[in-house]
Amino acid sequence: MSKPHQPRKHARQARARATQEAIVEAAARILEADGASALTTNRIAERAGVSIGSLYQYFPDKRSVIAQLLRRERAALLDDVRAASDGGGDPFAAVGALVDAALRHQFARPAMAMELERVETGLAMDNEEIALAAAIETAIGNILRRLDPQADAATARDVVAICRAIVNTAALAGETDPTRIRERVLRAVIGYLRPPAFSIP
Amino acid sequence: MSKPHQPRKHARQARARATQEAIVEAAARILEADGASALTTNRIAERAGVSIGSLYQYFPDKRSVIAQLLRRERAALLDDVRAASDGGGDPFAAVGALVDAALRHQFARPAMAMELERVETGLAMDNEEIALAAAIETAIGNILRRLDPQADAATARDVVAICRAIVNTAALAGETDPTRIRERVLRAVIGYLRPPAFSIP
DNA sequence: TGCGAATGTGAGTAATTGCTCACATTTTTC
DNA sequence: GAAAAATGTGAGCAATTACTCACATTCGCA
Repeated sequence: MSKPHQPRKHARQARARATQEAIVEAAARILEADGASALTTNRIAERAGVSIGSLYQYFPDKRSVIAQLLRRERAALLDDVRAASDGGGDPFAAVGALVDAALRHQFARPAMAMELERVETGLAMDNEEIALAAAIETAIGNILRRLDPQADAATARDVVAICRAIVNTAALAGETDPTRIRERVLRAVIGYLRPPAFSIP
Repeated sequence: MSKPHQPRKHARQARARATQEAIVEAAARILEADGASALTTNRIAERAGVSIGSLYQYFPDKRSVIAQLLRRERAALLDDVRAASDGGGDPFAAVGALVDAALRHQFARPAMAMELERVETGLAMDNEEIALAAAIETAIGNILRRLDPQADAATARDVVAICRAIVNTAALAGETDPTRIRERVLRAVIGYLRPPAFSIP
């Protein structure tokens, strides 16, 4: 009873790492251009310029390809959010930087971000994904508490949801001006937090 | 060249109408309980207690089943929103009623609403669906303009998006208290609109 | 009661999908 | 440079899917 096919857990050569990344990016591009329903394993391999067999050397199944793409995107967001958190002392500026990070993340490739969200729902989160989500929530919470000391986990979740919702809706409606969207997102978030130091002119 | 199979466009007997409704409700229940990936035509028919052949007598294809469910839900929302619009003269109360309508609509069967949204993205809207969406947008715009005379289509879209986002996020996180969610949604919407008459105590 | 129309049935089909495996090619190692 | 390890290949399989069709059952109505 020999195992004829032991998928590579770790890529040891640079070539293999390039293949792995090409596969993940191919998935991203398919989501972006053709949507979640077009995301088949054979299509991913074709778009990545590799054979279907190669795909299954580095990913045990389809969902792990999506999971890796999700990790890639979330890790980038976490970096961005932490950078915003390290900014100056002004709480309003910090929230502004947070919204900028969210907007960059969601609006850089809006169709991809939206389709990825759609696909994500059907996926159970693995431990790494849970840790990443928790870290993002914590980092955002730290920023929000500068404006509203009572901000909790639900507050952080709501803020993320508001950012996503407005950006996605705008992208769907064909809006292309980030400045205008930024203004609306910021208005919603600040309004939602309703900080004591904030008053209407 | 005879057509061996002419799908019924209109149900002429009550029995047929019941079958049609059972099919749509079966789709709703599958979405609610098992998610979009479980929504197969055979499963819909089974859950509805009819044969797969009967399903295809009243619906030309799978997407039209989903489209009908979508119409059912949207029409109910439109009624609710219009009722909110007909309410008293207080603009704040009107927006509150609007949020209530949205919350009822989204929170009555949260999982179903979410999965239906997921499925919707992959569907092109037909003319009836477009008209329904436009009517909802108009009705919401009418309410919002009482608070903010400059509210336009983008404003209405954003408000709907904010409502959905917060409710969905809350439902995903396992929240069950509508009052608490309502308070947050209202805060976000009012804050987003930032009406002149509104000031922080 | 009987007849045509309306409604209901479900095994079967063609297409698609995730995935495997026996094998070829390239790189590393000695 | 040769063996071994790592990487790459793609035809094809098993499972699933949306959908069809030849036929059975029930209803409306004389």
